[in-house]
Amino acid sequence: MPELPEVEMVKRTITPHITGATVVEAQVLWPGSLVNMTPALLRDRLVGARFITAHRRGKYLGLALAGDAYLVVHLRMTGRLTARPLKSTQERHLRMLITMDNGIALHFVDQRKFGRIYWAADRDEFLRIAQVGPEPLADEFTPQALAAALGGTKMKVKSCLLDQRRIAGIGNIYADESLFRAGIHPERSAGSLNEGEIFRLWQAIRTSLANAIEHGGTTVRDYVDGDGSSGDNQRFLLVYGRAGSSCTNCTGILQRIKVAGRGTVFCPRCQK
DNA sequence: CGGGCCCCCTGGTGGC
DNA sequence: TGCCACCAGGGGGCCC
Repeated sequence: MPELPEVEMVKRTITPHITGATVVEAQVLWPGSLVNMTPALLRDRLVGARFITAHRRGKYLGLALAGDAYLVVHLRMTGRLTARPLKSTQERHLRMLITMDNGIALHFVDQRKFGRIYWAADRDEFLRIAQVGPEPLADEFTPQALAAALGGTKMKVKSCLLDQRRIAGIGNIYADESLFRAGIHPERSAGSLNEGEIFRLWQAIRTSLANAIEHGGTTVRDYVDGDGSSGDNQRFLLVYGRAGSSCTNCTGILQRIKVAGRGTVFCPRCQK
């Protein structure tokens, strides 16, 4: 599942392939991926347009075009965005194909069709589409900012972490990883966390996300970066996908429960 | 306000 | 071997 680290990796790896390239053709094979336009409209707007760079906001990717427009992509569950030479054989689950004058094509592949593509006329519209809470890896994201995001609510802390309007970019994997690192039970009420716990959670979120980026993202199943390479971070996960295995911190066994409708793995001994 | 559920959707898995 | 219920979950919507 592409979360902040994976989308960041896609951004970084795709940028050198698109920067300065002009679109030659834009085909949409599954119109349901498009939110606010038709395949014909997308083609009209993209053909002849030039990519400048790529931005990330939360789990949203914004491909900036000359003239201030953005092609906005959300990978949701199984989306992949890669920049590779045109393939002769038709890729399975290919939903959109953008060919460029540098001989490279952007391939949007999305098995389960949850991914979404938007058009934003300018930067403000991009930010309106990608309207999410503070970026957890930004300098402005202080322990106080986390306290503000979690304070004054009786929501379970895991639900809070998954709420994109409170904090941007955290999904099921990094919510579980962060709560384990901080030693906080996922069902604790967010508003009940004390200052020390908030600080530990703040550190844990930053560490979990930064480590994941260093390891090229987490590939559980579908995720690959813009070059088509899998990530390595799944080898370093402490709890996600490890239910029934022993805790890395004590002798206990990791347990699996449902929180906010999501599979949740935690250590009953380390996370009170 | 917050929890729970459904929907979108496909492929892998496990039971029978 | 086949069939089928069930599960995975990002995000939005709805109900209670």
